[in-house]
Amino acid sequence: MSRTDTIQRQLQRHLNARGLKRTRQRERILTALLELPGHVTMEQLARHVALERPGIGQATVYRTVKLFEDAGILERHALQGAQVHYELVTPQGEHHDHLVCVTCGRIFEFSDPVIEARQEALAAQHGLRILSHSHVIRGECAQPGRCEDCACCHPDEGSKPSS
Amino acid sequence: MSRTDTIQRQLQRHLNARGLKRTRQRERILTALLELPGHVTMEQLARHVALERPGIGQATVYRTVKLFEDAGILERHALQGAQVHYELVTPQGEHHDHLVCVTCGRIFEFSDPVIEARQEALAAQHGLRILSHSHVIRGECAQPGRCEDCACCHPDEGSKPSS
DNA sequence: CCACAGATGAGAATGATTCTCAAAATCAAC
DNA sequence: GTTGATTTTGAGAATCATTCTCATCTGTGG
Repeated sequence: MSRTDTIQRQLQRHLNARGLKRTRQRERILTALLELPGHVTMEQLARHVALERPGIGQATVYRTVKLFEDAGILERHALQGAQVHYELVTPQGEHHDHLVCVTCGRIFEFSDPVIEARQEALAAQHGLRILSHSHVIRGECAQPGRCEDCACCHPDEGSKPSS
Repeated sequence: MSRTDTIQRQLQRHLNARGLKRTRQRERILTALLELPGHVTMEQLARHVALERPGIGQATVYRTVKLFEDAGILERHALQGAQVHYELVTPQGEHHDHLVCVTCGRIFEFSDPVIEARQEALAAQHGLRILSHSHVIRGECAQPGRCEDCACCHPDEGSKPSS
């Protein structure tokens, strides 16, 4: 079963369970999320949505994003200062955290069983059951110039792609 | 040397280094932070500041908080959704992360060398040098009713203190 | 005491998000 | 396919935290 199918099915389950409706706007916003790569901001999402259906209002995008979060198909990450990023969950439901380069904005994902285990232990020590967590590591290139492709190491190559 | 002295000295160093001034407002805001316990929100801080000096404007509190962050004596944490918390750094400069009970709002601090070490390794794998990180674990009481003091386990005790 | 850079307060401006409400769309039942 | 109850939508207003503007005031070094 494809990623799209899995997500569609999970959304439908959520809608059915609450008597909510499957609308053109929600379809379009989900399609936009599937079309866009990994992490998107509200602004990027709204812009992409508008390519096909310019009529969809701001409020609807916000409402729908929240609906998708409730349905468990979208995750919200506070990676940078005020910037909130959204990301469709993987069909397997695996969790991952983020490593962000503050200079060029690249985002890496990581998933570390050692850290996950320590988190569980720490929560248990305080009598809590974990509901969610966010773990963001911010850094900068350790050896500027060494990277193959990032903007902070190669500031001049933006205008002249591989000439 | 006391915590207060250490922080005062570090602030003074920052002010001197940039030709900035030691004003009554800044003194008052620092005092308020020293008087308040661990984690405060902007709102709590502004309210406490106003107890002594009602004339201090909102903008000044924001500007001063930012100044203190620059000076390295105050840390900002995005613990809950939109709520930002501030906390004076410890004189020893040790880092810690947070465990939050989403039901009653209690905040626990933790510091785990195993997690710290894994973070370093992960950043290195991606060619980054860590500048900062935020790690927040959100949970709820695993055994409601067992806690001694928290609001979510003892919802009825708020109005009648130990009668 | 002076002068000048820096700081302040009040309120306006901003930016992201949420709310309001009348009109439109969905969907199950007929 | 029509109906009707219910949910959703779009537009703009409202909200909230934060930042900006600018005239005025203050701290500091001379």
